[in-house]
Parts: sequence; C-alpha cells; structure tokens
Amino acid sequence: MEWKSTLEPREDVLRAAGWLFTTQGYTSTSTREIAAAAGLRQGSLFHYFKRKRDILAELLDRTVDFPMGLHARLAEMNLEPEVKLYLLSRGDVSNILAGAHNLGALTLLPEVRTGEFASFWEKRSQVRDAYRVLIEAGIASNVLDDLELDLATDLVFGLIESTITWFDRSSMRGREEVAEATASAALRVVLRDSGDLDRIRQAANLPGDWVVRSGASKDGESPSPAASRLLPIRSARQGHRA
Amino acid sequence: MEWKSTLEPREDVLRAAGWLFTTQGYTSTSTREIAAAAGLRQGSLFHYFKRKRDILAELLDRTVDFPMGLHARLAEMNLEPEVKLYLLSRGDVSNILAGAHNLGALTLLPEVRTGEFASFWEKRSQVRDAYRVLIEAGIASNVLDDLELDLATDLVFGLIESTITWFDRSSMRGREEVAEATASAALRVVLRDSGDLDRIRQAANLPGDWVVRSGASKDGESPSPAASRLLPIRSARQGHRA
DNA sequence: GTCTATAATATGATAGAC
DNA sequence: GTCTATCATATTATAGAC
Repeated sequence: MEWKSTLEPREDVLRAAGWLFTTQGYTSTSTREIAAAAGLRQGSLFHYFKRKRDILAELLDRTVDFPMGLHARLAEMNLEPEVKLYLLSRGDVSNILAGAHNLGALTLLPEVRTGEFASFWEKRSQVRDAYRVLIEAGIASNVLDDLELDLATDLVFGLIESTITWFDRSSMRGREEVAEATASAALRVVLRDSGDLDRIRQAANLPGDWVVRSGASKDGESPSPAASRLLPIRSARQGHRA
Repeated sequence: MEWKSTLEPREDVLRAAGWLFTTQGYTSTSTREIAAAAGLRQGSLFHYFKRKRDILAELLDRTVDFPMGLHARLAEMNLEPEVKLYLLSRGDVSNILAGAHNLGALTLLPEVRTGEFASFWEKRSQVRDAYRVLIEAGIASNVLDDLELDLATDLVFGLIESTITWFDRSSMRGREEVAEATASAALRVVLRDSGDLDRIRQAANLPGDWVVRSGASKDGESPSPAASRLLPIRSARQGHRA
C-alpha cells in the first residue's frame, strides 16, 4: 500500500506532519523530513505555513472539530443525559481511533502543553465541558451517582482519551468494538446502578447510528506506516532540478 | 521555596532532567539546560552519563520500581483478587501523583515510544500483567464481569494511568482522595455488582495503610516550578572560572 | 509555487588543562 | 570531577532566481 497525493500540497504537508509529529514528536521532526514526506523541498514549506508551529496548530484544531460537532448535534436531540453521555463517549472514541495516524497523540506532546496553543486548549475545554454538563444532569436526575462533579468528569474524560495511549492500530480489535466497550466503561464509572447500561445502550441505538457515522473520518486512507516513513507521498515537483 | 542540592551531582542531574523532560520534552531540552539546572557545565554531564539518552533511560526505569514492588508485596498476601486489584490501583495512582514532577509523563514522550528503551517497556508490560492476572482471577471467581480479558485490562490500566494526563498538582484536590476515587472507578469498570465496592474498600483498609506508605516517594521536596526553571539548584562549582 | 543557497544559531559529544 | 574550548553537524527561516 502506498501514499497517494491529494494534489493539494497543503494537505499533503499536513498529512505528512501529522504522521511524523505523532510518531517522532514535534521537535524531533525537522521541516526537511516533513517536506520530503510531502514531496517538497524544505524551503517550500514556508509558502504554505509561515512557521513550523503553524502546522502543528492547524492539526491540533482539527482534532476538536469532530467532538464539537457531535456535541452540537446531540444538544438538539431529546434524549436522557445518560444516553447522550453514552453517545458522546462512543462517538468520541470512535473518531479518535478512526484516522490512519493517531492524531489524538498530538494533545500529549510536551510542546503543546506549555500554554502556547491557547486557542486549541480553549476549544478543548469546551469539549470537556460537554461531558461535564451531561454528568451534572445525570446526577440531578439521580441516574448517576452523586460523585464530586469535576473529579467524575476527569475520570470519564480521562478514560475516553486513554484510548489514545493504548489502542493498537495494528491489532485485531475492531474500532467500533473498542468504542462501545470504552463508552460502556465510562458509564459504569458514574452510573448508580450498572444494570441501567442495557437500557442506555438500547436507547442509544434507536436514533440510528447516524451519530457515529455522520462526521467520523473516512477510513481506508490508511498508509502503510513502514513504507510511508521513507517514501515521499509523490516524487518531487518539476522545479529546476530535483 | 527553593531547590536544595542532594550534594550528589548525579542525583541533581536526574532531578533536573526529570523536571525539564516532563515539562518541555526530551528533544526540546538541551544538555546545557540540564547542566545549568543541576549546577554544572554542559560538558560535565558526560562524566555521569555517557549519552543524553542514558539520563532518560534511568528515569524511565525508576518509574516502574514502585508498582513492581507493590505487586510483589501483594502477591504474598492472602486477599481476594478484587481487593488486591483495588490496592494495586490505589497505590499505583498514589505513587504516580506523589513526586514533585510528573515523572509518569516520561512514558508518553514520543521519543520513548519508538522501540528503543526496550528494557523499560519489558518491565512495564510486567506491571500491566499484574493487573491482567488479578482481573482474570476476579472473573474466574465471578466477582468481576465476564469481559474480554485484554480489553478489560487496557481499560483499567488506561484509567489508572490517565491520571498522568489530567491530575493538576497545583489544584486543591488531595492526592489520596484522587487515588481512592480512581481505584474505585477502575473497579466499577469491571465489577459485576458495583455494590461490592464498599466491602472491597473495607477489606482493603484492614491490612493497614502500609501498602500505600511503604514505598511511595516522599513528598515535600516539591520545587517551585516557576523558580526552578531559571535558577540552578545550587551555584556553579569551584572549577577554574564560573 | 517551487527551487537553490545561505544566514544565524543551536545541538550532542569529545579533548585536554587543572 | 569539573571546567573551557571546540568540532562536526543539524536546525528554522529568509532571499532571490525562474
């Protein structure tokens, strides 16, 4: 299997950088490597991104687009908070596991956790807040246990995102299977009676699986990691001499 | 509050590097920075460590010492598997949160996840296996739900270690409070009847709190992060000229 | 829009004086 | 055991030709 260029150099750069940043780290990845993997020369990167960190910033912003959209769609639906919590969790995990390269891992880069990238962290805290509000409502209606709200939110959100660190894309386990199991586990953490889980799962499947489908990254554009590390997406462009 | 030298330069180097690696990342931290924070000159580092990565390797190895020891001590005790699982989880989290700098975050560095540092990953997989065996036994005795074993292990272990990413050392929340809540949450993920939790908690407190205490890093050597970033632990050594 | 060439700087590691 | 000095190399970003 081989990379295919989007014919959009800018997208090729983002895809190459996404792969390299998540596997090697930000500082360890040189602009030369990114350019080579995108079929460009080092200097040409700066036609599309003024600085290296702008590439990272754009990739980071994209990681929150899906959960934000999912949250917005759920907000318009008439469902119990615990059912929404299940659907948000399952969709969020499914999306995290979806792409070819583990983009969620960008969040864990030390360079990202330094107070820079404030606009990203702002959006991200809105995602956390979506969880928090649902948990709060579930506690109010007595379906969820009366735990300290912020601690419960950290535990649930932490469990969801832990999939970033342990899911193995080369394993046999299916993405939807893991998403389902993780969402169920998240609910068990906060549920007063874990026997409610069956009811919640059923209620979640009634609206159809549109929630999971509608915004998730398309599969199938997975590169062969081993190959893509060395080969450029496409051969170098015309220019004077390659 | 101010750093105090151990008078053991080698330990000072490790402490400084631990702080810098976890906050800035490995590649982003220069040997000059480490040396300065440890009260040495750049070249002098290489008297204690042949290469930069040896500093990281030693720090990594130390992060598994505590859970390995705890596991060994629990193995000798006569307790139900679910009680051991609770004690292992609580002690593990308590230790993760204990040190002044979030050493667990070293595990998440992209440079560490590249197949190098094999001896560390070997030991780490033994820790995961300790969880796995306890979960397996709990399923066999019908106290834990009959989930797929490896998936359940990933969820539990992932939840435990998620504290690395979300616990805020500057917050008001106490370390033992979070350890207790996280261990309880981990059990709820796998417990057949979450009503068992009270019994487990009580059984866990009978052997005394020796498990949590005996090996945990001593608190109180916390540096002021803001200050320590710029100030050396101690002023430069005698040498010819500083 | 892509290339080549280069500036300005930072890096890990070594050699050798004391 | 610590320092100074230095080597060889790699880095991001810019300038200017085509």
